Amino acid sequence: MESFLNRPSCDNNSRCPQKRVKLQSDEGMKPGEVDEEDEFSHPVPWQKIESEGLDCDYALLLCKDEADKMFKQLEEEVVYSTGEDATVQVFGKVHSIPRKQAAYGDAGLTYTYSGVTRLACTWTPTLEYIRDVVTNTTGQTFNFVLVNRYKDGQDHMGEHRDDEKELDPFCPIASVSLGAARDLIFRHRDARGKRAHRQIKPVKLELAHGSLLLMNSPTNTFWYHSLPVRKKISLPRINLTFRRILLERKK
DNA sequence: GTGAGACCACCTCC
DNA sequence: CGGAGGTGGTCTCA
Repeated sequence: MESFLNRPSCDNNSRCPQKRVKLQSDEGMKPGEVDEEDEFSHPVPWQKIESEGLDCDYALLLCKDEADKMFKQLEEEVVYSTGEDATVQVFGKVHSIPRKQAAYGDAGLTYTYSGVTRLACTWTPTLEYIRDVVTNTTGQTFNFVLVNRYKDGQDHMGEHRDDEKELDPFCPIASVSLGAARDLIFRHRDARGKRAHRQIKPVKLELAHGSLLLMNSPTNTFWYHSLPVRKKISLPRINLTFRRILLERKK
């Protein structure tokens, strides 16, 4: 198991809020330049996570104080799907999804989850704010965010790829984590199950409060990821996955 | 039209 | 407790 465990929260936290300085992937800023509008973000080094066909970047995007604030605001703003919208059909059986889920994005956007297409709600102020921080940090724009709330370690997400056709294949998916730290497991498609014809180590990553994980192309072509049950965890986690959805659907 | 393979879930077993 | 394997209906795509 290839493991990329977080260091404890950065020791800059006591100085928060502070100015953010240029990061490698920033556009429109010169090295060392301070972004006056993002006074809560702080400069942390990107951690490159690579394997065969896997390409991710990980960083702490928000200091603890701001991550706490974002978590609290999202708890007040986000309205999660209920009833039939909160079920999924797998192997012919209907289940409630083992977490809460909501979709926000530009007007009229739809997304498809396990065969069901739904309309995105319009952005909330906090989701817009975080979206803009991610854009300022990565140079990528997003028109959609999927919100997943895991109430405790019992809530989880099974192994899957984010390979829907409506996603812009070259735009990374930006995953922001708030609340309880949880493990994310990547597994190569050719190394899964009993008939695995290749032996490729899974990649394990702990997603910290306030962190940002960028999943770059072609990660989602070759690697599945899951958020497994962790019975010792009793606190909630909110995950935001920002995406770019193509306006014209392919046929 | 049509067959293979995938499957964001659960359970049981070790 | 955690990870692997089986599931057996429906959909998608070649």
